[in-house]
Amino acid sequence: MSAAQQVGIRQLRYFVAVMQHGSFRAAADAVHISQPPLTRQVQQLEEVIGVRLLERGARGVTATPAGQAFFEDATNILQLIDSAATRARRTGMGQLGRLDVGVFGSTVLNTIPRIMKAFRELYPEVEVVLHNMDRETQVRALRDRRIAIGINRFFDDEPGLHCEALYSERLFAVFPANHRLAERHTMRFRDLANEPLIMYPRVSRPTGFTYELMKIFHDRGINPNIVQQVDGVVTAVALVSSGIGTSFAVDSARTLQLPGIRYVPFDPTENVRFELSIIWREEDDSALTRSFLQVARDCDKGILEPT
Amino acid sequence: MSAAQQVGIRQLRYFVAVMQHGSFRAAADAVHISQPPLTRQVQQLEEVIGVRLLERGARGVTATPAGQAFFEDATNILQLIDSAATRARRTGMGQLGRLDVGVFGSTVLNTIPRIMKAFRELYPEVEVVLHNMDRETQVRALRDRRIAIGINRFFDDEPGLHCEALYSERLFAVFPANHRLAERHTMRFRDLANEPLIMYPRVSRPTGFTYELMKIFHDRGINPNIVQQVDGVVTAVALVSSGIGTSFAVDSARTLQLPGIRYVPFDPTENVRFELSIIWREEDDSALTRSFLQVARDCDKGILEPT
DNA sequence: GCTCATTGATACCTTTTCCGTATGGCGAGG
DNA sequence: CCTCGCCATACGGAAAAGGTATCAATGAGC
Repeated sequence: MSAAQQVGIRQLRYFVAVMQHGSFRAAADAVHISQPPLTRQVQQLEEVIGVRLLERGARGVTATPAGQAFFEDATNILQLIDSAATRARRTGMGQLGRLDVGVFGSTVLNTIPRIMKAFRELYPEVEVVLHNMDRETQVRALRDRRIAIGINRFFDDEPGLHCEALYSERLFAVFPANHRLAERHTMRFRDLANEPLIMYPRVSRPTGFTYELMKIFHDRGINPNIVQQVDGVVTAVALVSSGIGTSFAVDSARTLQLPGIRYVPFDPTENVRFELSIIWREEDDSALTRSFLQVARDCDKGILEPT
Repeated sequence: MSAAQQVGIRQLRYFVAVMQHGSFRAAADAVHISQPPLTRQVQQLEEVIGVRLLERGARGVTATPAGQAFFEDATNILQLIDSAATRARRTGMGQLGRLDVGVFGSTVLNTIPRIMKAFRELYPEVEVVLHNMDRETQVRALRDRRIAIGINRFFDDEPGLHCEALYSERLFAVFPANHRLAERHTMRFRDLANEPLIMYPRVSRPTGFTYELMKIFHDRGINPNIVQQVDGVVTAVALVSSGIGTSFAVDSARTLQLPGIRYVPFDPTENVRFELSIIWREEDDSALTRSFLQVARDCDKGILEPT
């Protein structure tokens, strides 16, 4: 039978009071009870622990070595209980804790840093952990509760999960600086019919950035000339920079500035926009998740068409 | 009115039991009471703290984020109460105390035994318990009061903790006996530019022995040829002994004598020294801790440059 | 050295808290 | 739709904690 099963917090508080005031009587006043019950509680504490903690004298009490040792621990424990309660309270209010967020691709270049910055200012004591994972992994991780938030493009409707578009972005063509189209002000897809194209990410399932782009070309009766597939926007832009071909990027990816790179927007009449969405569990009513969603919404409220 | 005045230990124990068993019913059996009182105790706990800790479902309970946070603290507190009682008991008996010390790596080879010996002569009745733990674990354990003293290299400034350098040591290169440099009297880092090197401990964070050594090489424009990373000085020296390559050791690690091992000091003009530091809680006014610190200081006072 | 004031311990009763049995409500699974 | 399992509520009894009165012990002051 461990001692924790019999030691009570009142006993700890009373003992600490006696130590701090040097006498039972003064301690009794301090904790607002009369002196006899206080005496009994300390006696019981000593009995449970099995060692004498105080030496009683006519002019007050003095601590035994055991009492001194126990006093240090007891004050510490009382403090810990207090701070544990505070921590739990603050965690419940979403001011404290840890939030796991799944991110992917070009979102880490611009959107995520902006949201992170805004969130940290409001909730500096919340640890936000970013996990790079693709869309399917994000959905699975949400279901498994390994993450609370996912940020990506093109979420299908998923049962049990709630999805919301944060904002939509224009599409840009990415050219090497010496390309004949690099100085154009707007692009049309037709212009790229015979250009060597670099696509990403590697197509696996019929979803994603590559798939959406392919559909756009096919809708317009164009058979795109794909010369290279890479795994992400960074690699793609790097290849463009070395002159291998042309690629695509959304607005927020333009943060990426490599030498000899030109971003040319598509003509608005082409009517292609890519939405960035945020996804979370419907039944997740954690204050942290809600706060993060709100910050993400507010953060991108004004961001519509940066040039 | 602080929470510690209303939270009871029974409530903590009951809550922990519910968390561990995943349901009120199972927990009620575990703590040998019936289910209704257990329900009420947890309700009262939630009321006092002011935050919902558990989500009740038809198939058991799940923790809210606040509940998860509080669970960690609660288990810790219960353990502390237990160990506080034990400590007081043992302090009351002849063992006038117990001192937990966190140590790491090569300190156990020479420094620690020397301090232990000196301390035991002065305080034979004190039980000194050594815990092998790395630097971050030491800092956490100090905060949690699971240890009172930490001994390690390269402590950063930590709030609430006080750190003091015990002494600094020279660095040695460790060669197999048949190595062409093994009979040199002093080394320079340049001499090791192309040697196969064995480093330790495995680099995880940008601190520690490996990191410091790498910095020294890079400062001198040398790209070290690391052929192997191991977890400690003992393994490293063992590998040197088997002829795989060259490694490093501080002065006190030379206690380690394996067959076919040569220690060659670095030239003083290289100006590399490694400090061994001792760390403790600032507000720790326990006589035991103070005594140990004093012994550690005195013990290494004369030890400056053993050859 | 005696008295007296002060402190902690004991006895006894009251109040509060806590536990147990019985029962109700609610959601999951057949 | 019904049953089963789980949690919540209600109420009576047991146990623990607190209050008042009083005693024993010890040191201060005369």
